Amino acid sequence: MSSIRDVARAAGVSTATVSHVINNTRFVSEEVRARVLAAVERCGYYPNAHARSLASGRSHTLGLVISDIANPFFPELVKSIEDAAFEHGYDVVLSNTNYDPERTSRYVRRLIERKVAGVALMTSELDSALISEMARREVAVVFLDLGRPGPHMSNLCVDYEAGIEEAIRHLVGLGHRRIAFVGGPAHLRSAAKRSEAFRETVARLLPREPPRIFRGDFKLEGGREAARAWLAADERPTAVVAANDMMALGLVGELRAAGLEIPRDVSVVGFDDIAFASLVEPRLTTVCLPRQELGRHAVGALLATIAHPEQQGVEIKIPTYLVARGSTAPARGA
Amino acid sequence: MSSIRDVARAAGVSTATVSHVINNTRFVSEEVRARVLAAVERCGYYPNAHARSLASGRSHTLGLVISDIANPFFPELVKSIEDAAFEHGYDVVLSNTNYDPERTSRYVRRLIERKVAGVALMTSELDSALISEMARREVAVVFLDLGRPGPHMSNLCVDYEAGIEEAIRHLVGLGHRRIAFVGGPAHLRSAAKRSEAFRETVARLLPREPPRIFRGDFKLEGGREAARAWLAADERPTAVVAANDMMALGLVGELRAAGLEIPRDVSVVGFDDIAFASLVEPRLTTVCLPRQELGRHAVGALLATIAHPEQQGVEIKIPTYLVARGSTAPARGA
DNA sequence: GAACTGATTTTCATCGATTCACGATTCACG
DNA sequence: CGTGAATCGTGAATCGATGAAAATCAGTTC
Repeated sequence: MSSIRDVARAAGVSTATVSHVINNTRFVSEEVRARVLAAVERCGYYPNAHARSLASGRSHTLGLVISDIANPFFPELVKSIEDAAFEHGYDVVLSNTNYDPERTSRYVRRLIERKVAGVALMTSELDSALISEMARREVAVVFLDLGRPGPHMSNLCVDYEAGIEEAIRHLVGLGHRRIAFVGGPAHLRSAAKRSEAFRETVARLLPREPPRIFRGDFKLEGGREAARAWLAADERPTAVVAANDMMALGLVGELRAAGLEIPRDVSVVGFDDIAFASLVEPRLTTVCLPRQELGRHAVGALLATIAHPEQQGVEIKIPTYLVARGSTAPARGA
Repeated sequence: MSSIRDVARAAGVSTATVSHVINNTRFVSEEVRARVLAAVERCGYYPNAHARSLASGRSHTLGLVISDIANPFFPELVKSIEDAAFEHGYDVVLSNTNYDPERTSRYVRRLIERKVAGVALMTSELDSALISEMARREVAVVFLDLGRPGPHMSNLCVDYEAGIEEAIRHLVGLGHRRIAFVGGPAHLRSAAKRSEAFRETVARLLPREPPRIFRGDFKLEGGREAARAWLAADERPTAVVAANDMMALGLVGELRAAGLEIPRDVSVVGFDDIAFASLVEPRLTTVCLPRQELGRHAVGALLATIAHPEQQGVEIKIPTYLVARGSTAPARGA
């Protein structure tokens, strides 16, 4: 395949000039520029990205590390990140960790070897050794719900509290008092934050009510289990908030299978607002965690620290808000 | 950051020896090897992937081009490709075309510049110029449902006929005779193939029945529209096969909204078997297009032509099969 | 002790760009 | 018409690895 040298020879100029024409990195006279471009065309020349990155030290690649692309939360996030990256001329290397810390660190290592300009770490399978390794290499990093920002490192901080408070106020407004929560796996930071937000808000808004919490797994089955626990309870809650939509859907399915009607018998609120939340019957009332915004800010933060490495990383608050649909209704007898 | 030269100096050997130790590409005495590894550790050395690819001409990267990661068909495909690639030490650059041919060709160009070892083109926004460009560059390519295999190019050919025939036989077995089809956008190759398979199979199995075909868009709305068309029909079909699950779900939703019961009043069969097909009520009977298999074979074909570029690409048939669930039942009065 | 062997290791050209320091032209202006 | 500055190009070092060919060395053999 033809290299920059071939093009230079064909155009009768030096490789430096060809480089400048291609990258617009210095003024080149109209005449020479035209000759070079013609030669590029004639040779079918494609610059070699590896040679380019090696020489310039820059790579125009971002790493995107997520836990599981098959989890309906992620595709839209990936899409928005990919979109923003494409717009700015960056390619995205996708790393799917399958929730495996070992695999995560192998991936991060590879991304470093690749000299990616930045990494979006949208997962929590991270140990601190890995993080300090990235710090040492001065890779731009953006985390999701993890630690404080630092040099080269920004953090997206989802405002779980706001959405959950909105959800609870919504239910209280509908006359609900006995409100339960289906939490996620304890080792996931985002699950812990959601649970904490629920606990705190109920304590504040309904001080006489005890916290009613079911332990879940962020999957359909966790919701089903919670439904069975609900059915077995002495004093059944009249409303349930699930820490994510998958569990909310599992819950709804199992309750209906038991002959109950949603929202007549129980009101259900989910979290995330995955695509299918609005497609099932009844359409799920849920707290939206805006993925496009997440993605846009993630790329924005990366590009900012790539452009100004000396500046401190930032903390970006991502709002969440309630989307009221058909799975919530006034409490019976209220 | 430390380079191979620093490591060599630290270990008191040449760079070649370091390289050989790291890549296991030639015998190195135990003593020297240990010294090198210690130096690698001490320097915190990470090989530079660009320098490596430039020197060796190999890149250990695959490009994955898909239409829309937010379309529920793709995440599982991406996941299986990513899995297989990871296992073989390859990274995946994700290219989401948003069904835009212009964007597709820019992406493919970038992948070529990156000197990716292979590209999986799981989309149909491709013009022949692009394909011949890839052929000229001798990139390994695997297509989905596109053209014949050739040098460096393999093709995954989904056996739509088998699954659709199975679906129709299933319905006929349940006593259905008036069976309709909701097709996809005419410009998509895979949509055309599904429609053709339906038409052909009905003509063969139910020669007296006219083909009943609704035009759809592969999205929920297309299914809803088909439902309205169904409601308006003189002689309503007793069963509907949709070209994909999204339309099947839209159809079911709209029919139920109109007061009909599925499968009592109409049997519905989808296609693809996306995750939500088995999560909705009634659980959707559908033709499964096995994504894991697709992904595994895609990577397999790429690695094979990377390893043996002189061999002709292959054509791989991907089976499809019916998964009978709750959305189909005996025809009324049958 | 010279010549030969086999086992290891080193030297150095190379991959294909970028970019710096410098050289050649051109131009404005007093 | 000479001069300094601005403009436009070039040559060559450089990035960090790989890998073919040459070099080194210890141990045999004659």
